[in-house]
Amino acid sequence: MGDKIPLERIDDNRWRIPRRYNDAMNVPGIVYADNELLEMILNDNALQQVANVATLPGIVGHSLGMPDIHWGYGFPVGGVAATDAESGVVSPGGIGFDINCGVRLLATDLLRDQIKGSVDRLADELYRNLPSGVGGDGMRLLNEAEMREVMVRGAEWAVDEGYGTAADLEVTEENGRLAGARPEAVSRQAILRGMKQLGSLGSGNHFCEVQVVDHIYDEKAAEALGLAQKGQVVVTIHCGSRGFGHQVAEDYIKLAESKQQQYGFNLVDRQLACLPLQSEEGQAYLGAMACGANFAWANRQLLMHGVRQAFASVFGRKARPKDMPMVYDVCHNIAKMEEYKIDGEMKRVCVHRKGATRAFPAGHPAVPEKYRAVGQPVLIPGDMGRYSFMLVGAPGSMEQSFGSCCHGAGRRLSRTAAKKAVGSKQLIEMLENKGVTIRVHSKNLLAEEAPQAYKDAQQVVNVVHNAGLAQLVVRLKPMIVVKG
DNA sequence: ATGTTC
Repeated sequence: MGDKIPLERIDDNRWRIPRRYNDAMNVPGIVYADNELLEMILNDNALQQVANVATLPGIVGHSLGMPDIHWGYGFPVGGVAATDAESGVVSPGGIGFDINCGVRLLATDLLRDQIKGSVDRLADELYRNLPSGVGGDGMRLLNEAEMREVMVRGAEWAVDEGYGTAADLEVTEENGRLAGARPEAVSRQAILRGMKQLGSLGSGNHFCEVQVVDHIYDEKAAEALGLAQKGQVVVTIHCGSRGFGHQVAEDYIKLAESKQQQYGFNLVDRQLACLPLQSEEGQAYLGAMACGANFAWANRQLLMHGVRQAFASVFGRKARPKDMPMVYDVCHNIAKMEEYKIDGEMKRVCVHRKGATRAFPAGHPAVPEKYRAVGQPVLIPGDMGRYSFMLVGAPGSMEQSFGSCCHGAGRRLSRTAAKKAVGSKQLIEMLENKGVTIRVHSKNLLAEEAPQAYKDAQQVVNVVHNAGLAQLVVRLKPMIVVKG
């Protein structure tokens, strides 16, 4: 610990942490970064966590760090690790506290100029329709039977209840319903928290943004995604499983910690606490995690419904989903059982994506048919002052990164450092000057999410693009930000 | 991220 980590340069976008760094490493580490991003990464010690993850029992391939990597609980945020399905483990900290934190993007048939005169009304209406704030209740209070349905059926339940349409499910990762959910593996406490919070944004870096297509990198892919018009208005929702997923994570992190000795795991960091995939506890975690994932998909489905209603009300028309078609919903905090070729042999593995987005290439059967020729949409939110991106998965992700790429800009300053760097009043002024209208639940927390607190998302996506993990399609600029 | 110190 604390030793200088030896880094070997592979090429302009890749660095290797060799196994010789630490006897306990079962595989080397690989980090994706250009020179400038690497400097920032070295500042917060996240590479130590990449090396730590490489010591997990049954890890295969490489312990991976994406260009938006930063310090997290046990695993770095922006980390990917695959463990052998037979001999490996699942580490709840390797998924993170916000199970199925993810991003959803809706297109609209409106252009920037058509909404210019209605920005304040639209911002107010979105803010009114999307409950937010720490500990905030959601749009829909659930009874226990409904909560069970949400845990098992996710967004599919929401559609049956009238929030959106079946077409939305076709463009949601896992169709908004991850198999293997086990409500009986979820604590009472988690269920009670979840029953109050469905259809809420929460706080932190979660948001709903109205954005404009600002630059098109790939006409053909943009056309396939329905984002081919410069100036087109779109809406991004970034949110997860709220207090429900948080409680599931906390419960299983505690359980895993209590079992480390029994399983003979002597890990370099107790936050890596893990459970054998073939154990009852490991399977219970995956079943509970699926409940968390499904809750998050239902949550984003309700939030999207609120967005469609807000637009309909402001623009005086019916809330027809076909006027605001959903483009895609992708998760960036989850573990998935998938198969990859490792050392020339197909292997079933548990892919931990923590602050990492699935990025399946064209032709992959899990990519919705309408996008199959271009690849799975990859949504990368940036910061609220600059821009966000839409990419599609590229073949390199299957060869290098277990079908994964980055998830966002990545934090550059800690929350406390960010608050020191900028005041919220000053920040709101700065955003308004840039043409970004903001509605925020807690002004106090806003500075933590200031653009200065984040790396430049453009730099981050350039690295995954150049490394062949995903391909740039469009860039989006924020117009309205609604936050917790 | 988070009923932000169960």
